[in-house]
Amino acid sequence: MSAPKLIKPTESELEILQILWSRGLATVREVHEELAKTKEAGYTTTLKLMQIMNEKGIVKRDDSMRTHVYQAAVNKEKTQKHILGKMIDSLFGGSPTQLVIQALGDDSHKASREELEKIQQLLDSLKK
Amino acid sequence: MSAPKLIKPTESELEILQILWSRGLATVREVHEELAKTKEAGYTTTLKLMQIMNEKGIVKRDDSMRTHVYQAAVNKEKTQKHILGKMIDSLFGGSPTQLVIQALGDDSHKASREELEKIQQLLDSLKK
DNA sequence: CCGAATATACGACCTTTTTCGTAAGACGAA
DNA sequence: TTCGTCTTACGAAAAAGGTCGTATATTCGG
Repeated sequence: MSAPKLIKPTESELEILQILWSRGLATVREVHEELAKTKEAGYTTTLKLMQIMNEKGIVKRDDSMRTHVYQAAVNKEKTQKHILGKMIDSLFGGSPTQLVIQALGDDSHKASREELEKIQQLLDSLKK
Repeated sequence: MSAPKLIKPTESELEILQILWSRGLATVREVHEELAKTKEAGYTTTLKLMQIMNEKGIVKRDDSMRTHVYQAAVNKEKTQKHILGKMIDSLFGGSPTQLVIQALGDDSHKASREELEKIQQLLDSLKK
């Protein structure tokens, strides 16, 4: 129960995980406030979601105090890679290049010049 | 009903779409056989799925004959981009760069030198 | 001590997705 | 023609995800 071997967070769970990954520790209230910036949802909805994630082992919580404190229980990079790997296989015929090309060509998520530079550096190091 | 501007195929629908994208035209039976190689599902399940996809406008079908012939009604690249966009938002905090870095760094899906060149070219054109 | 604010627990419900049983029509071989 | 097979249509229900109302407990200011 504590070591989720194969985890597949849902969309909503992913949103919460992102917040936990960036904050480290957070209460339901904090997560909910953050969530509320871009989404419309009731407090108990967020609470319920996080309770379920706790049962699934996706997050851990310290409930020694009245206000429970949560943190992610799954590794960010691992989770990203896992989901990405599935997508590469299922949507891009196993070719990460195709995925990268589509991602960079996405007009609604334009990469900044600095980001392009970062990718360039990674590319350079891969070329060697 | 006929022009799906923004559609988000479900997991199952994606599996079917991939088959249709690679075959061009296919009957329910053909799709189902292909599906059965990796998945366990009844024939009518596949049928129903494809009927629903037809209603949604995700696929088109020629029902002038007893055995209907289906084909994808959504563009492959557009669909890939759309799903990727969602993923960038939900998993990479809106940064395609992070996604690209994870994708390129995936050891189980190594990019060839040739592919790296292709990415380099795209990168060059984006830099201008 | 009292009441407002805030926390968790829990169950109900709604929607979407997925699955399948069954019916009815068409086809083809014997 | 008659029977088994294949096809689509349809409806129902299971499964999954997300939403929220409400009950109950705790905390804290006054």
